[in-house]
Parts: sequence; C-alpha cells; structure tokens
Amino acid sequence: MALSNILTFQIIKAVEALYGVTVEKVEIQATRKEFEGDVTMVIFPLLKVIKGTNPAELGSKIGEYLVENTAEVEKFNVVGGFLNLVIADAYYINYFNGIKNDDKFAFPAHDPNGKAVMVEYASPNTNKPLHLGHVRNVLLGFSVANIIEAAGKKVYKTQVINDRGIHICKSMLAYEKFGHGETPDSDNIKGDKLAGNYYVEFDKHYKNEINELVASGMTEEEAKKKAPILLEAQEMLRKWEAGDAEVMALWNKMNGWVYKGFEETYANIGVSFDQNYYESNTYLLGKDVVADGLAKGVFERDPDGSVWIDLTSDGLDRKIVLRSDGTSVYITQDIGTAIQRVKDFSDVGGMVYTVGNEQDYHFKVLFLILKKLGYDWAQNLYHLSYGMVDLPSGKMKSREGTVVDADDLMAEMTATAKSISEELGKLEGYSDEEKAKLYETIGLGALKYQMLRVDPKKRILFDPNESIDFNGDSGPFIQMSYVRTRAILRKADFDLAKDVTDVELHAKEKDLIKQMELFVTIVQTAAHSYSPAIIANYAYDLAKEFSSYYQVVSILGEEDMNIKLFRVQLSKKVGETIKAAFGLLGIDMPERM
RNA sequence: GGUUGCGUAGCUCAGCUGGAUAGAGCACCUGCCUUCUAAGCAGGCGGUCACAGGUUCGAAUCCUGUCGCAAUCACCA
Repeated sequence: MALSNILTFQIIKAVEALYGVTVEKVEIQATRKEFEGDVTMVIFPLLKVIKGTNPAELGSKIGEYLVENTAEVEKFNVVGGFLNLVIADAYYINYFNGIKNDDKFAFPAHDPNGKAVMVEYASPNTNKPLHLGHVRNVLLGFSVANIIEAAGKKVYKTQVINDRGIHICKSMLAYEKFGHGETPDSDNIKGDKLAGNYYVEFDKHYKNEINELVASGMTEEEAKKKAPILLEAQEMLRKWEAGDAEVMALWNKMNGWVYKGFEETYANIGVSFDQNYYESNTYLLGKDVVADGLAKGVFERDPDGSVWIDLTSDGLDRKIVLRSDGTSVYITQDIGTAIQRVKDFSDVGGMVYTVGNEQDYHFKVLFLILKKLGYDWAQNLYHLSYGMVDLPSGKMKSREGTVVDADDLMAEMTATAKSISEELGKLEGYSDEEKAKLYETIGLGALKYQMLRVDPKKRILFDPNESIDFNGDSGPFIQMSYVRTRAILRKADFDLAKDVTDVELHAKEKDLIKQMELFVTIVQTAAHSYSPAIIANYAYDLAKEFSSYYQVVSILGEEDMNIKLFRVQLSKKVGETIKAAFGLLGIDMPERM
C-alpha cells in the first residue's frame, strides 16, 4: 500500500478513536523543505467537525496516536495548523528494495479487457517539408502516446496524410510548368524539399499574375480568383478527382518523393506510427453518415439542399456538413474518418487528436456531432490542442519561406552539441561513429526537452538567433545526471544483487527515494492531463536532486561496504528512473558525454 | 462583437482538484575541479502572481468584472 493510503487510513482511525468522529477525507502533502518531516497533514479542515480544540492540541493528539500505532511514523511536530510526520528510514529502504529491480515500477500492466486509445499526430501536407510547428506536434503526440501506454492502456499511433487537394495540385502544376524534369536523385535533394520549392514557386507566379491583373484594372479580390495559374490548378484538381491518368502519375511520383523525405525526417526525430490514413482514401467518407444523421433528426436540410447541424443550444453555431451540391466539407470527412478508425480497430475506445489550437472550435463541433450521432466512444475524444510556435517576426509561412525547417534545425542542434562536446573533450576512446551518434542524442535531447517542458497550451516563441539551452534546466543537464550514474556503475566491480536493509539514510537519499516514489503518480497525472511537460519537469527535479546528492556524498569513496553498496544501487535506480521518464518523452540517454 | 486559451522575477518557465515565508533555469555577483564526468555544486541579487472585487480560517490557484496578447466564429482545408 502506498504511504499516503496507510497514513490516511491511520489518521481516520485516530480521529475516530480520539474524538468519535468519522472523517471522510484527510489532506496530506509532502512536507516543505524548511520544516522537519516527510509528510504533512493539514489540520484546519478537521476543526470544522471537531469542536472545543485548537490546531496545536489536535495535531499533537493525532501525532501521538500515529507514533504509537503506526510503524511508519517515527516522530512528529506541529507548526501552526500543520502536523509534520517523520517517516522511518525503514519504510523508505523497504520501498526502495521493492522497486529496485522492477524497471516498470511506475508503469502498471495493461488491462487485457481495457479499451485502446488511438493517438493522431503529425498530419502533414504533402506539398511541403516538415517545419518547427510539425516538430512540436510530432513530439507532443508521440510523447502523449508513450505516456498513455505507460499509464496502462494500449495505444495506436496514427497520422493523417493530407495528400490531396488544391495545395497539392499547386506544387504539381508548378513542377510541370517550371521544372526541368528533375528528381530528388538527379538534383540530390530530399523529395519533400523538392515539392516544397515548387509550392513556393507557384505562389510567386500566382502573386505576379495577381499584380498584373490589378494593374490592368481588376479588383484585387477578383484577381485572386481569376489568376490563370490558379484556374489551371483547379482544373488539375478536377482531373485528379476524375482519375486522369497523367495527373495521377505525376501525383504518385511526387508523393512518393515526399513520403521518402518524411520518413527520413521522422526517423531523425525518432518517432513512428502504427497506421497511416491517407486523405485521398478517406475524403469521401462521412457522406453516408449524413443520411443517418438526417434520419435521426440530428441534421437538418435547407431548401437549397445543403445539410446543417444546429448547435446554438450548445452555445455554438449552425454548422454545415454537406454543401448544396452534395459534396462534403472538412468536418464531414473527419466524422467519416473517426468512424472508420473504430471499424478498423475494434478495440479502440477513444481518440486523441494532436492538432494546433487554431482548430479548437472545429474539434468542439466534431466531438459534439459524434456524440449526438450516438457513438459510445465519442465520450472519450480529446483534442490535444497546443499553442503555435511563432518566430519573432510572427507566424511561420511556408509559402513565403519564413519557416524553420525540421531537418535544418536538427542538424544545427547536433552541430552545437558537437562543438560543446569537443570543447569539453571527455570522449577519449570513442569512435567517430559513436561520437556522431552521441552528438545527435545530445542535440536532439536539448531540442525535444525544450519543446516538451512547456505546457502544450502555451504558445512558444522561437528565436533562431537564441540558442536552445544545454545548461541548467535542459535536456543535456538531465542526460548528464544519467551519465554520472553510468560512470559509477562502470566502476562498481562488486555484486549489486544483495538487498541492503540496515543503513541510516542520508537526508538526500531519503529525498531521492521519495522523489522516485512520486513517479508512480506523476505518470498517471501526465496521462490524465495529456501533458509531457509534467514528465519533463519531474525528470528535471529528480536529476537536480541527484546532482546535489552526487556533490555532497561520496559514493564509491565510502568505506562501509554496506553503505557503499546501497549508494550504488540507489544511483543506478535513479539513473534508470530518469531514463524511463525521458523515454516517455522520446529522448535517448547517452552512456557517456 | 461572440467564444476559447494565455498573462507569475529583466528573460524562459514550474506551481493552479485552495494550505506554511510563491519555486527553478538563464542573465548578473561570490565561492568550489591533485578525490565517482564542473554540460556540475553551494550561496547572493531579483516578485503588486495583469488589475479590481467576491467566496474562505486560508486565494497565484475558485467565482465575477476589467485590461492586454493570441486563436476562432466560411457551402476553405
């Protein structure tokens, strides 16, 4: 049983025995550093039910009872309305020995009958390469998937690939018109970059044409619609929808290049997917659901034939789900795709959509519609909404080329890690290959940590001129703590198997065990709030705690073999816990650095 | 205008299911490498928790209003 449960139970018993009153809830929290104790009970709430006493007296009485009747409680003190309890070393040593060899101590086993969760992230368009915004998306989604899995649920990771539509035709058209038949191989360029260049190229020509039309007297609004190159792109989309062989061939060719480019980027970031959904396969889904919804009275048809849902009684607006010409809109597809996913994976009981906060409204509407249509899994849909990554100059825009490219950014981080590492020069004996791998681990660790440590809801201002941290509250600092535990282990040439029971804990050793014990609840909290930031901050706290310990206590220099063994075991476990936490964030650990 | 999110130290962020004197990192200042890796440790400086009310024994945390920033409110995706 967890300590807080034991104490809650005992305190309830104490109050019953002393005052004959049964309380339901007891407020327990970690004791603040400046006071003596490990766990603190807040006494104030009890004063409402127990009359004729004061906090000091009540606290002392309960404290005395606990010391007498509870093995774990060794001493107590009362400060103001707080009862501070000193927990016996034996409890923590016992707890430590219990988790020492369990590398999944904070990860409960999956319920074999439990429902799975599908987590969607990335969702790129195939007309341009991935940028910093995608990086945040992918890191968040991948990490949340890991966390939910660790917290005890089966997870499917998926992405929607937006591989059709006018924006794709724009790249295709520009390639056809202005390209010279080059391929990624012929020009030695990543396929996604190649496609992206032509997307920018299209926009250049489009803007020129608009300017020309405006110069010849057309209004800007009209020019935007009438530019010949845009009309051509629209024509291409019609051909695509009709299955025109030539257009399809070009589409297949260019998409193939882009997928290869994406795969490379994903591999570098270190994320993967269990299932891809291609919009070209799903964009017609959802229409049949509209008929179903009409029959159920969830939707209503206007005289012009368009179909709507009225959400005004839910505080939202009236929203179209089918155009008057019978074609579907964005949300129709999303309705259809959601239903399709549950058909494809029958154990899915909920979904998480990792999509920027600009789509908050869309998902509110989508979830509400699915609920109204009566799907039971619609209760378990979550929009993992995150803030934009903006540059000091404002929003990133692919068309205008003001984006921070994902590949470039990772390469830069690796280069920074390399230069720092070379300056420190601690890698004697490492091969060039090992070093290259290490620089990547550290550089990416810094980037990922910086992206994940902040609350997903918050917008991130990314200044390319300001470097990402490698010191202090940073990925490399936490990796460093792990590396230290590894260095100790490499030099500990004695048997680690034996349980140590008879040691007196150093205050910092107690803190470390308490901190590790916290991991169990942290994982659950992070899963329930869909927040990798909670894990990131936890890892930092634990690493910081260890850094301090490492500095004040000699581990291998300890003469008492028993204590030395315990300290090595403790360091090992702390390292493993930090590594497990970082694993949830998708960050690797180096052995040396 | 409606809706939603955010506003905490010079900067970047924790803390938010109410609890003790609001915590880290960066920057700035002081010490600490012949002892397990100094990407480190110990300490100092730095706060009207946007503002105003309210609820409470107790509010950064909950409620209301105001201000600021962002997003959104298409027969676009």
